[in-house]
Amino acid sequence: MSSEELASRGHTTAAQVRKDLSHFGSFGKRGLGYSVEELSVRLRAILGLDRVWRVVLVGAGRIGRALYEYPDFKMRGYDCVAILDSDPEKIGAQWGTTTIYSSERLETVIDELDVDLVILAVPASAAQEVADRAVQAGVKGILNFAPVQIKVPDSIPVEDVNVVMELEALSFKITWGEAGE
Amino acid sequence: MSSEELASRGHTTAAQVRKDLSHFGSFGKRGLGYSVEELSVRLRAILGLDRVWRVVLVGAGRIGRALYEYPDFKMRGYDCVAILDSDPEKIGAQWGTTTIYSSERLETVIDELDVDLVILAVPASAAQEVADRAVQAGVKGILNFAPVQIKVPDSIPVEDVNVVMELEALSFKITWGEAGE
DNA sequence: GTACATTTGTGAAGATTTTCACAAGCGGTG
DNA sequence: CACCGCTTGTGAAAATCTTCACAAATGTAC
Repeated sequence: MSSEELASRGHTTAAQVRKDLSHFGSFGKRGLGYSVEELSVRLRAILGLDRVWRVVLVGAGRIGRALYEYPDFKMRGYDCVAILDSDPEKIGAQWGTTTIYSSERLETVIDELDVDLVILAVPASAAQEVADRAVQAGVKGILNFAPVQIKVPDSIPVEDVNVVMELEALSFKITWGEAGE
Repeated sequence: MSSEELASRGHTTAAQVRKDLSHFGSFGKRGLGYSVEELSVRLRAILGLDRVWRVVLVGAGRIGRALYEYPDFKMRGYDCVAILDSDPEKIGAQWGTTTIYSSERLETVIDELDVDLVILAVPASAAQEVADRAVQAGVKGILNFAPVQIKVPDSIPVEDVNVVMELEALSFKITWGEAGE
């Protein structure tokens, strides 16, 4: 597949595709393009997806549930090794084969189950505290669904998912006419 | 509040804050900084949030439900005027005060209820078709939860929410050490 | 084996974004 | 009212990102 075709599928340009890929090595063959199979393997390695990532889900509300049920989640190599919640009503409940434990166990779970990532699906008011404890316990990254900017050491990457912000970005683009993606 | 403080809260620099804001006008007072109250009003206007946006939710699965229940959604001025699904089992069911209708009604709903935005919470396989129909029916923007790149005319803005991609971004940053947010 | 139609990888050019740095403006103080 | 400490708004400089354009490489045709 040529950089031209990759570009058209990915909303970008051929030159951009080539520059980006060349940054990680020289995967293409001149005159032919890129082997999709090889690209897939190489990109997986680059993205760090050639392994299983151990995840703990904090917050067993609707967002947590939707995520837990999301089939791609497991399929893409993310293994939810524990679910925690602070609500005594929810503790002890089962989702599939996974039991919900008390959030108090956060440190124990991260340490004993060798957790890599924490998914924060808790209310905004609880997010910072959980994040602090998770970082302290040695977690390597955080996916934050809480609508607050959490503060962590620079060495810990955080990704934010904030649907309202996405809607606001849409509203902005519609209001001021400049479309595009 | 000074640009310095705004910057530290927003993970950016003071100069950046000033440049960005100055792009839309001159909101600050020299020697004093920015009035939080005024900034809030002005930014709302800039983002197009000083109105209600009428939204139709397509896909009454777990993601749709989580979104529908998300309190900030209504509070920030997004009004879900209809819920659609293609599953006959779900059609007719009620979520709160809203009834789920057949996806076949998409065009009618968009037209008659004067819908601005479509939220695509359908499986990947259905996303493109729903998007096409929504655009045809005159929708102004799309929030896409389906894990595919949908194609729409350049004039229609699309925002994608893809949790697996966020996790992959985390994996990448952890694997290659360069943290930051 | 040579000519040919492709397509990569990449320096150089061009465009955009970010940072710097400072004149101009603001309110307070004596 | 003149001075002072602070902070904005903004051109100019620096840094970064994107596009251009082309030599080098690859397979195919004859």
